[in-house]
Amino acid sequence: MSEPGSSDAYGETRPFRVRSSTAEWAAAILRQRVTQGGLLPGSRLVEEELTAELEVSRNTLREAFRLLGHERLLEHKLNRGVYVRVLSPADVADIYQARRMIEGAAVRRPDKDPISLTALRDAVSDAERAAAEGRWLDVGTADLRYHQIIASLNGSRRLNAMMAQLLAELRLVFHAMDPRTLHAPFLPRNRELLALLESGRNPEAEVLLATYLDEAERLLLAACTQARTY
Amino acid sequence: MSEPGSSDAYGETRPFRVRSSTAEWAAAILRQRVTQGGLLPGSRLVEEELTAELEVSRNTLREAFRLLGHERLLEHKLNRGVYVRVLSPADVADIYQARRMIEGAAVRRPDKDPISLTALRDAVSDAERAAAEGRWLDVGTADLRYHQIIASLNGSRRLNAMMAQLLAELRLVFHAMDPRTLHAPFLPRNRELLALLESGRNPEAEVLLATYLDEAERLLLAACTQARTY
DNA sequence: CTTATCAAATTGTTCAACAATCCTTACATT
DNA sequence: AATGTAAGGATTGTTGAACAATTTGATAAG
Repeated sequence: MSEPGSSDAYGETRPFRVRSSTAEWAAAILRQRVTQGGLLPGSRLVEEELTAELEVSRNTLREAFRLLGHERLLEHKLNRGVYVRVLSPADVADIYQARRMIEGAAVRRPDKDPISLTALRDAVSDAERAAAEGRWLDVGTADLRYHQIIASLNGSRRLNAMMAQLLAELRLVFHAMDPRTLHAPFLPRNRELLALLESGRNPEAEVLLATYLDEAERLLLAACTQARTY
Repeated sequence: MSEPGSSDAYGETRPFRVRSSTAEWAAAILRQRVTQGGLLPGSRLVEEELTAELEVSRNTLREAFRLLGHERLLEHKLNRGVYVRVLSPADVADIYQARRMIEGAAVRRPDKDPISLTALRDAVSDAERAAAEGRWLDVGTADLRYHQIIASLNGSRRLNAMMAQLLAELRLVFHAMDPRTLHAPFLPRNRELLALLESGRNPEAEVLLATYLDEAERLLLAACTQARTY
C-alpha cells in the first residue's frame, strides 16, 4: 500500500499513471464483480476485507461504495454496512416500465440513424453467433448492447445513461436465471424488430417491442420471486 | 466542531440527534443554496472554506460533494475542485427531451389517479394565488410541483426520481431569467391542461403539453445562450 | 421463554500529514 | 513582444490512525 501505481510486484492491477481517481478505480473493480456475478445480490461488502484486498484506504473505499450506491448496484444501510442490491419484484416492474417508455419512444421516432441500424445488425449477428456456439453469457451481453442501441435512437445522452443504468441493474437478476432460457426466446425477435425498423414500419415495431418487454418482464419476475423464497 | 448536534451557541442549524448521515446534512444545505440561487452556476466550492463554515471534516464534505455531483448540481473536476454546474444549451435541450418523454407518457395514460388530479388542482391554485400577489418565485415552485405531479401519473418511483432531478437541474437556469417572464405565459396553460386531463381528452392534452414544453425550452435556451456570452 | 445488560465487532466521523496536480508568476529564449 | 520553460504556492487526492456511535450476539436475570 501507499504505492498507487504498482499493486503487488508488477501485478498490473492498477494503471501506472492513474488518470481517474483511486475511488473510481476501486469502484470499477467492484462494479465488474457485481455485474459479472462474482458478487451475488445480498452479499455484504465488509470494509476491512476490501481495504486489504484492493489496497486502498477506508475513506477511498467508502467513496467507491457511494459511487456504486448511486448506480443502485450497492445498497448502503446506515451503521449496518454495504450490500449488493437485491431487486424486489417491484423493482423489476419499475425497471420495465422505464424501459417501455425509453425504448418505446425510440422506436416511435420517424428518423433512424443509419449508423445505429448497422450497429443493431452487428449486435444481432453477434448474439446469433454466440447462441450457435452455446456461449449464452455472450448472448446476454449482445442482447443488452442491442437494447442500449435501441435507446440511443432517442439521441439523448441523458437517456442513454439512464438506459445503461437500467441494464446494469437488470444484470443483478440475470444471475438468478439460466442464461439460455432467459435469452433464447428473444433471439429471433431481435432480428424481426430490426427488420421492421429498417423498413420504417414503426407502429408494428412498437407493438412487437411492447410484447417483447412484457414477456421479458414476466420471465424475470418469476425468477425474482422464486429467488426471494429462501 | 467535534460537537455534532449543536453548531454555534444554539444556532439551531443542525438537528440535535442526527438521524441521517452528516454528509447528507451538509449536502442538504448546499443543495438549498444552489437551488435557491445563493450559489450561482460556475461558482467554485472551496473545501477549506466550507469545512470551516459547516463545521464538518473535509472527508464528510467531500462525500456531500459527491452526493450533489450525482444529482448533477455540482461538477467535480479532478484536481481542480468542485463547481456549481453551468448548463449548456445542449443540456437544456436534453432535459426537455426527457421531459417530453416522461410527461408525455404520463398524459397519454388512460387511467388518472383522482388524488393526483386533486393535487394538480391545488398546485394550479397556489400558482395563480402567488401570481396575483406578485410572488413569482413561489409561482415557479408551484409550477415545478405541478409538473412533478404530472410525471407521477406514470406511477413509477424511478421516473419520479428522474423527474425530480430534471426539475432541480432546471432551477440552475431559472436564476438566469426574470421569474415573471418565465412563468407568466404558462399559468393559464396549466389550468387548461388540467381541464383536459379531468375530462379525459388525452390526445388534446398531449398536444397542448408538447407545445407547452417546446415553448418553455425555447425560452430557456435563449436565456441560457445569452448568459453564456460573458 | 422473555427481557435486560454487557461486550465485541463494525460503521461513522474527524484529524493531521503527505503526495499529486494545477495554476501563477517569473524568467529565459527567440 | 511573443513564446516557452521552470520554480513555487495553493488546492485537491489519499492515507492511516484515532475515537464515537451503532448494531449484533451472547450472557444473565426475571
